[in-house]
Amino acid sequence: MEKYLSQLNEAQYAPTVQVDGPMIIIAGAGSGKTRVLTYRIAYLMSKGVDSFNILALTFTNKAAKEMKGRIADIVGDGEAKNLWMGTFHSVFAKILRFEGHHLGFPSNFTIYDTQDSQKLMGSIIKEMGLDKDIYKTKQVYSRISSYKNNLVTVKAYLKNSELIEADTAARRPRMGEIYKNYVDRCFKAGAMDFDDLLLRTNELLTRFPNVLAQYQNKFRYILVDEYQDTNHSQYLIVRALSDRFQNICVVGDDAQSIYAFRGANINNILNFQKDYDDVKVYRLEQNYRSTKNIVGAANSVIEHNKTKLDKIVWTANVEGEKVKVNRSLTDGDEGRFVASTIMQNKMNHQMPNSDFAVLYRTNAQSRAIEDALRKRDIPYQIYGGLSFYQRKEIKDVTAYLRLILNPADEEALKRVINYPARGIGQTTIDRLVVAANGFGKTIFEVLQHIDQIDININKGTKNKLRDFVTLIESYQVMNQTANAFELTEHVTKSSRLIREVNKDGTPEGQVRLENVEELLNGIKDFVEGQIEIADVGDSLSEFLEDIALATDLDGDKGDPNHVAMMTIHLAKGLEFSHVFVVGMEEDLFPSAMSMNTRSELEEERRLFYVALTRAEKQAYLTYTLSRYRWGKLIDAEPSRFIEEIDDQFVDVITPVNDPRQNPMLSPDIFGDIAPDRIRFQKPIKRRSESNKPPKFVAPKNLKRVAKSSVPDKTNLFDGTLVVGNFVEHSRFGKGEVLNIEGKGADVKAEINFEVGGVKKLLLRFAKLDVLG
DNA sequence: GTCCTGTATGTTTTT
DNA sequence: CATACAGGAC
Repeated sequence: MEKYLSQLNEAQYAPTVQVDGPMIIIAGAGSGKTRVLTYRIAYLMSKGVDSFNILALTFTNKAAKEMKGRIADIVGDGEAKNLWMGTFHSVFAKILRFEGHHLGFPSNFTIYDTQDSQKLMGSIIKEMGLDKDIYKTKQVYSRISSYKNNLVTVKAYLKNSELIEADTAARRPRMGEIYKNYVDRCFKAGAMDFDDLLLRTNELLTRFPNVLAQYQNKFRYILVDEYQDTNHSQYLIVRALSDRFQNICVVGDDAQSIYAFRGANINNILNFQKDYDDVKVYRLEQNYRSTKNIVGAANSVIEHNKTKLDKIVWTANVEGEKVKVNRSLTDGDEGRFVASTIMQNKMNHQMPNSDFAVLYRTNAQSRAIEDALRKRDIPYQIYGGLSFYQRKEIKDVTAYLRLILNPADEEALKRVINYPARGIGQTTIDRLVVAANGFGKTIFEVLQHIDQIDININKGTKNKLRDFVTLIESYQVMNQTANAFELTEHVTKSSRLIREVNKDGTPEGQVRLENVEELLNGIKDFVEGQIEIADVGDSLSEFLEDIALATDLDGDKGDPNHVAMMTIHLAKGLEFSHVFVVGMEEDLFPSAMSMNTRSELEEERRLFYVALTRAEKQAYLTYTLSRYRWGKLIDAEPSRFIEEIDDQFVDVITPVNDPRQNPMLSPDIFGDIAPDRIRFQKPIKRRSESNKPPKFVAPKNLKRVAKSSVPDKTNLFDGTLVVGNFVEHSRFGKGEVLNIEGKGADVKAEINFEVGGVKKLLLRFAKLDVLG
């Protein structure tokens, strides 16, 4: 332990070794907070704290897994695996599986993803005969989501005249009814949405003091990472659990709070000191990640925000290059600038692809960048966006599995009752829903008793419905004995789903078929992994939970040498040598939807701060004069955030062959802009000379740092498997890696095995030994 | 009940 | 520009 502690600087050391009591660590970007958290947990254990008594809540499951791995390196595998670590959602989903029966939920409750929730919301709006242009599904969903995140239950809503008035004013007087119906339907379906996982946990802890006491007693030491992004619901859970022992350590950076749109409340971190007695406050202000220019630029930007904690981030790193600002004519040119700049850096400085990241405000921006990188043969990976498990064919398969496990699951049932087509149409489904609501039964129960019920459905259709019930029931029987893989394989074949997916024989159909096969491989590996862990519960339900709560950065193991592309939100916590922030334009960043209030704008600015501070050595900001949006070319003007950076940290560069000056040299005609032909230009004109931020000055009392102190690196793209590797798989034996593709949780390898030939495996689950 | 085609409608950000 | 959904033809 000593050897690890000696790696810390003074500011990091103090919170690491404080065992008891409430504490908050205000950790600036790149200040080594992950290291502090990791070592602190190891330190607690070295001081005799039982690993079973520690709860650590992280922002992604990936972060939890990594931290656990590092702790295991220090204290050993056996101890580390007893730690409770994960996201709020995954940790409390687990607890609700044990305790949900108190609230009337089965242990195998379904987790509805956003899509499921919105579909249910849509059908409720339709059933109620409401105008779908006023009650827009998405808006209704996000409204109800925010009620839940603020612990406004249906009951509380109906008593809250302020909310009711607001909704009425928005021409939606029946929100309360929708809310109630939605909650009832979820309950009846044995389903919880993402927000329920937190809301129901609160309900559990409030209504059942003995359960609360049990978990207070269990989690004597609680650590919360990214505390600035907790919402009210999460805040209350943490408060409740830590109330008895008050051993609560929260870590965060108010300047990096970027999730207000999903309910995060920055006041949680700003007011932490008021919530507990004798709170120790620690500050990590030395940045180990970035150059002076980047830190200075980021600081000068965040100065424009009014709401913030007192903190001065500084660095002892080199001056480095200034932040470079580039203007392009169109988004296509912007992409080409990114691609050629990457190319240039690779050639001049022998940099690997993985040193670069392209960050953007919206997922839609990825297309133009992608095209440019592909043209230059630069390997890239897009993170986020539509994930594997959200694809239609995959959701269809998992809907069957959900229904087998939980026949009450309404959304799963509606998804598969007529897929593959069995002659059960919308009219029939509507009648079934009406009947189910009328009888207070689930749709599946209505189906099971279709003969005894007076329902306006003709004989032929009833037969089809009976066949469907028989089919599902036969699967349920099989589930008693078969494992999840055998079951799923049987389901996809016998339901004719696998045939349906590729019936048109198109390349797209082929891809869908391959996706289903990959899912099967994934389940197989998951099942085998479970067997090794021994006597864990039901493999099927565990698999489904894993899928439901997977995040796009989880389980990344792909070929690491690629340029990373993702939204800024997804990039939080990551770092890259060179970072491009593209689309630095008004209405895009800051987003047009977020400029109505000061606090929205400040969140956008924090987002920009996050983007800048991802860079270690070089940040590029790019904007265009016009950009395709909704298929139309629209004019754009540079983002106000560019001007907000203090001049001394910025270089404005623009290609010599700017098409506006020489249309004949348009990159559209001659390909890429020659990367070496750039020159410095006058800075872009300032919109206002007033309101300049104060200059960034590093504090004089720089503390001496132990020389062993090195930046705390978290490289998520540090995969082990590359093309050409030889591997061994528990089932298929030895094989050679032919290709690695996909992103985030979906990274898969194409491997040519001795047994069974070429297979695609999801690396998230595949159990592979690398032979070399 | 199913399938196809046209049009309307929308883009922040995600567990 | 994509996708989603409604409405019409079979």
